[in-house]
Amino acid sequence: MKLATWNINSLSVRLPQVLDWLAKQAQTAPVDVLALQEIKLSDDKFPAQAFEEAGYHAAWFGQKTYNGVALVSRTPPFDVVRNIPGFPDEQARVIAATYGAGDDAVRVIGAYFPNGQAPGSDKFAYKMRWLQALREWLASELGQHPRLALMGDFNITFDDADVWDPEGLRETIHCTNEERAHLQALIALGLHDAHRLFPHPPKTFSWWDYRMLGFQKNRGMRIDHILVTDALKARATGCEVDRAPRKNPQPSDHAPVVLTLA
DNA sequence: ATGGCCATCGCGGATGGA
Repeated sequence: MKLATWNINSLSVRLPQVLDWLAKQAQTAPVDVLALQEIKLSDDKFPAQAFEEAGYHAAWFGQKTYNGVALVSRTPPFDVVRNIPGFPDEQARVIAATYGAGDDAVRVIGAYFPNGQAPGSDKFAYKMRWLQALREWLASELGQHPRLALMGDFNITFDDADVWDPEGLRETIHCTNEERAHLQALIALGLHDAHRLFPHPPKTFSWWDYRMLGFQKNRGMRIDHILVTDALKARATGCEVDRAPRKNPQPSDHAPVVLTLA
């Protein structure tokens, strides 16, 4: 089984890249659930038919111009939840669904965490409120779903190993202790960073700034994560960032992350 | 040293991203 997450920074621009990537993945093993972020589409513009023709189901939660998330899957989604229950939000950032049934059921939460702009800003305060609400809801989801994966663009680094210039970016957005404490609080609910279950070269990142030849110089951060429960950790066989799509013409600034499970 | 890109809306240039 394969789970993947990719911030594609506009699905209208990069739908062909997503379909190509899914087809390429399928040459080894097909992706079972792909979480997309920043689709930047209203619900009526979602290309459901294109995914259907490629053999995938989809559940989506769109928004015009900004944000927007989707789950693309080989089997149909059940019990779909949009955004965080009990946390009214104008911004479309979360979609959850269950795949399979009974002892095989896997709960997937796809999320586009707020950017936060800068510590001290209104957007940072919103990010903190959002993280608190996510944690409270996640606790109840974990009570119901032993096999659960939370994946998406977290807009938070775990620690300095996830940052190309940890000293220069100390306490800047994505790298503050306050954000990292929230991320650890999610982990403390009983989740594991799938990436860190396996060895990786130093400076393995998932996002690179479009400017300053960021990708070519590997000036990036690891802010796209897949978090799994004990039951899924036990089945995990690999977790990789696929840098290939970042080399496409007109790439997203993020690369997909893929978790493979037995 | 600074900011250097990209998408959106909409048709210039502001806003947001990270």
